[in-house]
Amino acid sequence: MSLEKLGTEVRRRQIAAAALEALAAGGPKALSVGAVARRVGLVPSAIYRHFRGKDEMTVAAIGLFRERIMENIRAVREESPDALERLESVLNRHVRMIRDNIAMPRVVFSDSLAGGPAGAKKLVLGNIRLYLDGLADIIKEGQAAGTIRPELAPETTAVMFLGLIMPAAILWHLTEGGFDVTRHAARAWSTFRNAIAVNTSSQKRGGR
Amino acid sequence: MSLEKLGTEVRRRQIAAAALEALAAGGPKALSVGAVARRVGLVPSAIYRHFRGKDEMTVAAIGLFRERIMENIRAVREESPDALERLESVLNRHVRMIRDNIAMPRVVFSDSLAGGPAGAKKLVLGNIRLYLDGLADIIKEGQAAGTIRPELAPETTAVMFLGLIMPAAILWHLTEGGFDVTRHAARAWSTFRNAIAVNTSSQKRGGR
DNA sequence: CTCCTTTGTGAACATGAATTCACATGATAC
DNA sequence: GTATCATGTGAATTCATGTTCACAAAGGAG
Repeated sequence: MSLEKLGTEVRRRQIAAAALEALAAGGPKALSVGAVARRVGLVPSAIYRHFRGKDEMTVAAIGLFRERIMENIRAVREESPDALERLESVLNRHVRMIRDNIAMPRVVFSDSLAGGPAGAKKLVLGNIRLYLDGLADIIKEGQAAGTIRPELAPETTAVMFLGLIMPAAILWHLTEGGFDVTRHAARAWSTFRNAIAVNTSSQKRGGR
Repeated sequence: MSLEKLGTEVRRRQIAAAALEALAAGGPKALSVGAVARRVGLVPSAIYRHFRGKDEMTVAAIGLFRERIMENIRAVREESPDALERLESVLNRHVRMIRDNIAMPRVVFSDSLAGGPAGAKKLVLGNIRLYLDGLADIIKEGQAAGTIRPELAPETTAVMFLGLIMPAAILWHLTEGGFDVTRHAARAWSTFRNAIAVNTSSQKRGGR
């Protein structure tokens, strides 16, 4: 097959990436040692040169995923100083990720890994927590800057933000692309923005 | 084991229920013929007296789930004529379902079934569609009655409503009950309600 | 060039889960 | 009460997948 031999560091990355793709494309069932190996152009047993077993491979895939998603959030921080614009940008990036990868919904939103390795569940949870923290930070800064309503709980708002995308992502891949994620995101954002932004006109109604 | 023999109709229901529970408790991995059989107090091969195979069993479980969830929505319609109150009630029922079953997130929100039988994916999609339609109907009625903002797209709003619960459900079972779903639902609802309710005070700002 | 380590290969092995089948046993009609 | 059919059982079969192992080949060090 592939005549070349590569260093184990390179291979580990390749394999982790392939595993993530496999997971994205076919769900947990497609995350088999054989399938991943074939993606990289290797034979199943070769995987064991670079990983202790399937579990370690899965963990590596989740780790790679975290890198990508956090990079996503980090980049947004540099785009704009305004919290609302940042959130909108995150949302748009999500939409793009959904249309490219489909990995996001499968990894973060799904329970795919729950039945997998013991640590996977905690890792996924860790990813989500990190991500939510990132969102919550943006929100807090927005509140400090006076653009986001101060009476909102940042954590709750972050989870709600996640809720703007999650169902859309599920629908997208359940309909195999038939659901218009972009349109949904645009409309939902419009409503959500109104809900969390400080009113520009001269009003100050209470939260409830 | 179980000395009694039951009619196949009764058994089918029992098995479907057990399958749903198994799915709820342990995810797709736990949805094995053997595990389900054990739950009912049968031996694996006995399942084949009532179902053609695992796929048909899975489909039955999804069907049973649809019954339950739609019953949930139907009941709310009788509780109150007001759209907002109905939505709040649906939300509360969801919270309760999450804490009892955990079946909901696993079935509706997850891709668990994607790798399963060919038809399962479409069935799950059908369930979600039905559910969203039910929500959208409530929203439309609210708009007609003048309690929900008319400029909102009912479908988008229904999906957003789903987004109030979905991430919370995932977090709930990822943290094994550590995430406070009730509190999140209460807070998120407060914000969401403000976003979709017609302002009672004398204002009429545009949607965007 | 030669040696030695690392990486890749194919076959073999283990395991778990779905499915089938011959047989047993409960329920039911006559 | 007996015959019959539906339901339940346990063993056997098949299949997919994770994993191990002995061997081959690439690539660098000397």
